[in-house]
Amino acid sequence: MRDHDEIRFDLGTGMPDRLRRQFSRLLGMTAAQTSRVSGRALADVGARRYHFAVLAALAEFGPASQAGLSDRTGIYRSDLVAAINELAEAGHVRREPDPEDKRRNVITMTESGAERLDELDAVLDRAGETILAPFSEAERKQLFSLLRRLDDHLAGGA
Amino acid sequence: MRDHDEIRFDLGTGMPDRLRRQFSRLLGMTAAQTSRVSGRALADVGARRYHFAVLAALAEFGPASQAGLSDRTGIYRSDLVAAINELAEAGHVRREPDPEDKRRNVITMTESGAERLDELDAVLDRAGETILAPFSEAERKQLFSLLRRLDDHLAGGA
DNA sequence: CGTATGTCAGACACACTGAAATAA
DNA sequence: CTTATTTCAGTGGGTCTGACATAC
Repeated sequence: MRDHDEIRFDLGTGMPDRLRRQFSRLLGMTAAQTSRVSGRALADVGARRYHFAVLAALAEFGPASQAGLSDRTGIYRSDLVAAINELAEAGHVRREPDPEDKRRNVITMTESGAERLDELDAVLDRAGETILAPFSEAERKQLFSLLRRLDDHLAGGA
Repeated sequence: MRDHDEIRFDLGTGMPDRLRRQFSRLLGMTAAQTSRVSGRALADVGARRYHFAVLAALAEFGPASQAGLSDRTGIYRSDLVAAINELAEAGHVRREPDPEDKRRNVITMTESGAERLDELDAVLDRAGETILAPFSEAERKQLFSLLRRLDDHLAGGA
């Protein structure tokens, strides 16, 4: 087997039992692989996850401060700075000082940003289909529901 | 809300729909939180995931080369170097040149390493119980089974 | 005054790549 | 000559912390 082989993820039967039983490891590995698939799909069009999250929030809730975007996307305020820099440089959002509160910026999505969001949405949908290919509708719902519950449990301060 | 609040993960009702529907995001967030819980539990005893994986592989399969450990744990060979450095410095493993193949090192778990593995196993079990607290046995099995299938699907080169 | 905002400048674990030296 | 092993030196996105100036 070559180094950096395509199928290096298939540990197959050689994986230690203690590792196979570890829930956090299983979840972590599937998440890493899932994130690799969708992350590369985004990278192929020059985007990152943060871009999609910010654009989605702006599309749904309209212009917002960076703190507001942080609350809605879960992205740290410090990390939003770079994400918005990138989106603004590409013309997908505008960053303007808020006249009503001079600490704030108002972030507004542009036409180009709306188109970009549609593009990224399509890219992620296609990636999601690839990822979930082996599952039926019922199974997808089940998986979603279980993960959502887990997420709520942990987000609620577990 | 203070900066770096404890419950900053609870986006609640303010999260954009497009984000909530994204499977890879849901999986990514739950994995991040799960990994945070178990990662901090490990950090509290001065360990990392890689340590546990290496020790588990050594316990189950006996002494091995670093390449062998890489195959069994999925850890890159380049990353194993540091992990084994750390384990060796703590006395949990020994790294010795293989007399039969002078390219290789033979990594052997020590007594202290076996104890360390038990410790980390207990730590991770406790963390796992916290994480999966809201789920019944049947639900845990279901979640495991779905994730395992997803993992197999993606590991198989999706 | 204390608190909120945006920004910078890092840290961290983990995943990943490329190349070198050595030995098979 | 080609392949395998170890190691080093990086990159990368994502998560996270701390501090700062500014403004409320």
